[in-house]
Amino acid sequence: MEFREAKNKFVQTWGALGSQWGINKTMAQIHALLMVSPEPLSMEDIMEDLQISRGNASMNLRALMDWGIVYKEFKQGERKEFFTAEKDLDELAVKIAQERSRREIKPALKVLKEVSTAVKDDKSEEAKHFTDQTGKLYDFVLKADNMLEKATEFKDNWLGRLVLKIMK
Amino acid sequence: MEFREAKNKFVQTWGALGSQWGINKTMAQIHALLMVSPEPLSMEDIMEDLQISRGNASMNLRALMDWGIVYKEFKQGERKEFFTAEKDLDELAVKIAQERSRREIKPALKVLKEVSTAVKDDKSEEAKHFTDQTGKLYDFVLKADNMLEKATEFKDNWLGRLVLKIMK
DNA sequence: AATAACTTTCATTTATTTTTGAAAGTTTAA
DNA sequence: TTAAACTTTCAAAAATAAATGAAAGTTATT
Repeated sequence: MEFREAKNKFVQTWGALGSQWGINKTMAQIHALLMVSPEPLSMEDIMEDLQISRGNASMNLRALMDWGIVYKEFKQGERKEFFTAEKDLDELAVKIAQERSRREIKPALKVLKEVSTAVKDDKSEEAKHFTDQTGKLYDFVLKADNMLEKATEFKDNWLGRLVLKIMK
Repeated sequence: MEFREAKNKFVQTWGALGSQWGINKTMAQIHALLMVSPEPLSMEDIMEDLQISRGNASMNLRALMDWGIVYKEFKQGERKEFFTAEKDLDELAVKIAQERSRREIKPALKVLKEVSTAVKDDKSEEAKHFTDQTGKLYDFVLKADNMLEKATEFKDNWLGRLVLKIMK
């Protein structure tokens, strides 16, 4: 396969995967492009490679920087901005986990806690089951969220490395 | 808060969360509704509660059953079908992990393997970096996918329980 | 302080996804 | 076998999300 073709396939696939996970296609594609680019790219470069408008490129680059997985760079003597992706995959995973937790899981937990403790004087079977089930869900999501947090420190400690080795 | 209100808030929140994760809103709402319902619900019940059309209900219930997290039930003497959700949260997590792996991660791995080994005689810096980076990505995703698989067995083995205890 | 080089914003357009509802399909019962 | 009770399908409509591009905004240069 030719390089151009392989790269294109990768970018397309990453974009499609992104949409399945609730990330907009262009955002995922820009990220893919930057991941495999050895040099920082300008907005112009990205627009041309992906055939997208300036506004689209600008907004999605901004979003990627908000996620903390793409950085601005300046080249000396150049006026325009260049962009690079976080290429360390462990670091990338940590950043994504942190952001998803902050943006989505934490707010969900808040609601779960609220609804699981809010229904007080309804003695019906329905209400009892509701309180019970949402309570369990709260505990479960909280535990999962904590594990995610812990997992980000995991690889740095000896026990983690040991477990990974055993599970291999 | 009144039961009706709390339940509604839960269903709405679960639906919104779903869309952020690439799951359609109605599907997530139906699931939420069934999760907190002590009794199986008919399609009619669901349509009425969520104010959705018959077609919509039918298609999303089918999808939920394809994911293996909602089951059909028959009540004796009743002609119509009833539905219940998997209420064991560990079981639910396992099912979701398995399905996402099968539908999304496995195909992505296939492409990653393909593109990371496809570019042969291009000696450019760009091509080298591409092959290197996609190769690393393949390894990383493969490892993550394996860990997900392992995690589903995790709670059943002594080492897993020990680690969870320590990490708590 | 005017101009050039570049980036961001946002109202409008376009594309994608979801929902509807009526027709077709299926199963049970009389 | 016919009809009633129910479910599924799918073309069309509606809702939502994403992309465009030109104007407004910034920052550096002369």
